[in-house]
Amino acid sequence: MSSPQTQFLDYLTKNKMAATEQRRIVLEVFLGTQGHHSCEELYEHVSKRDSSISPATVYRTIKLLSDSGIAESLDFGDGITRFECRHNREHHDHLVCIRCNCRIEVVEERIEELQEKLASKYDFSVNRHKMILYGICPDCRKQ
Amino acid sequence: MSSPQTQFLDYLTKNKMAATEQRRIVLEVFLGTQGHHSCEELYEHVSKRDSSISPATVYRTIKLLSDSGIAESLDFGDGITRFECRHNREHHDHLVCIRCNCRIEVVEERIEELQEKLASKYDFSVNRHKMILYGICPDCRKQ
DNA sequence: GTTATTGCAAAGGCTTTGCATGGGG
DNA sequence: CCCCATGCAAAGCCTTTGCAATAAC
Repeated sequence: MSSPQTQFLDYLTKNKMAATEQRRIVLEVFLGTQGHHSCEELYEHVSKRDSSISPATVYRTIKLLSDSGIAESLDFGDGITRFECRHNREHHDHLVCIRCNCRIEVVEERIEELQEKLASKYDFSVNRHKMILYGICPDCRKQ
Repeated sequence: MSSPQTQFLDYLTKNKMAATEQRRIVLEVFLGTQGHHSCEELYEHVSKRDSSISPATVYRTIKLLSDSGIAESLDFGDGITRFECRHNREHHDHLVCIRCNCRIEVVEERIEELQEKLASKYDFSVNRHKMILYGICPDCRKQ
C-alpha cells in the first residue's frame, strides 16, 4: 500500500483539489498522533506547529482525510466525533470504559463472520459496521 | 413485568419526583409510537396532544424514561439521538441502510455470546453494547 | 406550605458556512 | 490568471440550563 501522503495527494488530484501547506500539516500532525482524537484536540496539536491554521481548516481537512480513507471517524456516543488512522491498520472494534473513559481496541474474526452471515440473512450488503462494548475496565474494577 | 406506566411511577416515587400531567402525557405518546424517534419528533407528537408542553420538558422527560429503563437511546451516528421502547422487547441490534435510511432490527445470540467472551478475555465487564451494520438494504439494491 | 417542575428564552458545545482575501495549479 | 482554499466570524443544529411562575405532594 502507498504511504498516506501519496494516498492523500492522489485523492486531492483526482478530485481537482489543491495540495496546500495547511492540508499537508494537518495530515502530518494527524499521522503523528496515536489513538482517537477529536477535531478540537487535533486543532490544538496543529496550532503548535502552525498557529495561523484555523479550526475550520482542521475540520475541513479531517473530513477529506476521512473521505480519502486515511482516517476513520468514531462515535462513542458522547457527542464528540473522534478520528483514528486507518493506514496499515486492520479493522477493530472498541471496548469503552464508562468510568475512566479508556478505550481498548479488539479484534474478533468470528464476530465479523457472524455479522456477514447476519446481514446476508436479511439480504443486506454491509459496507461498514461499528461495534462498541461499554463497561468497566480491569483497572476501574479493582478500585 | 409491570406495565411501563407502573414502572415509571415506581421510578418517580423512588427518586422523590412528581408524577406530573406532562410526564404522563410524554410517556403515553412515547409508548404510542413505533420504531426509533428523535426528541424533536416526539415533541411534535406530544404537541398534538397538548400544545402547551415545551420541548424542554420532552427532553427532560425522555431522559427520565431512559434512566428508568423504559426507553433506550440509539445513536446511528448522524448527530441525532433517537429512542426506542424497551418494554417487552428483547435486546436487538440494527442494520441501517445508508441510502434510504431504513433500519432493520436483528437478533443474533451467537454474536452476543462472542461479545461476552471477547470482553472477559480483556477482563472487561460489559454493561451494554451497540452494534450497527451500515450498508444497502434489499430494496435499494434492486434500484 | 414547601419543594419539585414547568415554560420560556438564552446559552452551550460542536460543527458548518458565507464571504472577502490569499495562495496553488 | 483563474479558481480553489483559507481565516474569520457568524450561524446552525441539537440539547441543556437559569429563572421566575406554577403545580404536585
